[in-house]
Amino acid sequence: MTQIAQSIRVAVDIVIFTVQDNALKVILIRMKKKPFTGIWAFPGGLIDSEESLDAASKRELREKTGVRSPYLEQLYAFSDPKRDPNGRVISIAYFALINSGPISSKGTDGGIKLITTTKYSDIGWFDVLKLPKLAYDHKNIAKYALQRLRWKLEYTNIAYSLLPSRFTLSELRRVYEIILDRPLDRRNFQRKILSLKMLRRTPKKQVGRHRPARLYEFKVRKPVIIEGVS
Amino acid sequence: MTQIAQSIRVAVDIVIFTVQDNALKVILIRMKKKPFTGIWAFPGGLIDSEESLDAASKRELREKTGVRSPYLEQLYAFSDPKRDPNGRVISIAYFALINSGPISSKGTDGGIKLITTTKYSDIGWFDVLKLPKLAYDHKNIAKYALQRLRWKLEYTNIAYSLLPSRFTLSELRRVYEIILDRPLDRRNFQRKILSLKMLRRTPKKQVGRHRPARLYEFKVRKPVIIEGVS
DNA sequence: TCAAAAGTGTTCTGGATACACCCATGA
DNA sequence: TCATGGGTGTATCCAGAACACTTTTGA
Repeated sequence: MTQIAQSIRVAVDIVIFTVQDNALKVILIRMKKKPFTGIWAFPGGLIDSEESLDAASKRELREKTGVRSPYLEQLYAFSDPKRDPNGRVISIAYFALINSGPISSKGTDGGIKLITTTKYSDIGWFDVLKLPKLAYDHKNIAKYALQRLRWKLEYTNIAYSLLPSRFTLSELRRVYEIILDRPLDRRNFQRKILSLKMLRRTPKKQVGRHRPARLYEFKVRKPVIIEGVS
Repeated sequence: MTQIAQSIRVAVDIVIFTVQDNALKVILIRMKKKPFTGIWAFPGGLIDSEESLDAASKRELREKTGVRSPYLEQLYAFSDPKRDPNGRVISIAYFALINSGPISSKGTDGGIKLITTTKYSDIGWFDVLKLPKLAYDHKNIAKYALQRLRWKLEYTNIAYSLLPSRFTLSELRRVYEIILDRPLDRRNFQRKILSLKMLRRTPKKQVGRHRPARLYEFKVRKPVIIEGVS
């Protein structure tokens, strides 16, 4: 291995997903730095010398949202030498899932307060299906992240990280429908999800306008790969 | 983003798979550098300043095997600050698939000549199920690579890169059995693989000791994700 | 003529899909 | 009493798994 120091910097970029106002949303920041002034991008930054990539992305997430224990997963390393006009930067993309409060509440930020820094001129939630023009190769990252999220949803229990501790099956199904962007049959979804044995019925019932729905909770609130998904 | 130069170096490590002598094998090199003198590791090295990770791993593969157009895929970025005792190095793992010649030939290197460099004391093929002690976090890489390969085999056509242009269904099935490490029913495998419509019958037949088998070829010899795999 | 592998079925089962009926609640 | 969503059940279809019989070759 060559001993000459490489002049390569390493960064992480995070696609922070949440389900809010009947849409799948991500956090974008508005850049100040040229040549992307005014353009939106995923939050990110260089990693510290003694920090792993996981730690760096966790830190980045905490700085922007205050959330400390999200679902977090490495996506892909983007490394085109020309991807950053300001020098050689390799970016490792991550995606995170956070629960931003009531699922179909209107016009709420769901308790998550986004934190602006002086490095950016703005920060906000954007519908993944209606993203603005993005800086760098972040359009690729978005595509990749959505693909991975949809894929993971089918064969893991990661949905727990988008929901409060207790929820109805309709709320859970709604999360699936929003992420997969297609309707799911209520009855078939219920049978399928319950057959996976990853939910526990609680004695409680929803309070609401119609017939009260039973509340469920995840047996395990950490990533588990579902067995027996063909 | 901090403008202070990070003292982080970036490397790629490649898990080069082939099917040979009825086993799934990978290339390992024997290290000279302390503290891993004499220990085996996956081939790899620092990337050049103006080189993408894909290009770096392709170069590494070419240097070790002479192979120029393998199947190549990024696996994961390993970034524990303590993973390399000689300094901060982030390694992006790749896996490659190459065809090393006749599938069940005995004691052959299948036409692929492994190239030793002065940086290493030895190079060779190892059965993935019987790996020696590995340097760094390469045991993790091995586990990850095998998992990804098995996964990909089920829902893509990547098997083409392990086979010659024409092959019998038995040879193809053998490749699947070796990689998945379990027997597959001959008749069910045949029906399944033909239903995917990714193979083309050729008029040719195998020469051999028993009833001649029909030879098939892949319609497309580049990565394709198989539709309709549930 | 016989061993070995190739070619071509059939049956069974479980999961996915499509769809129907009745129940509990608030307005 | 009625609109709205909740709870539960049934018929159908298809893919996957288990398994059998016949054919073609070389020795």
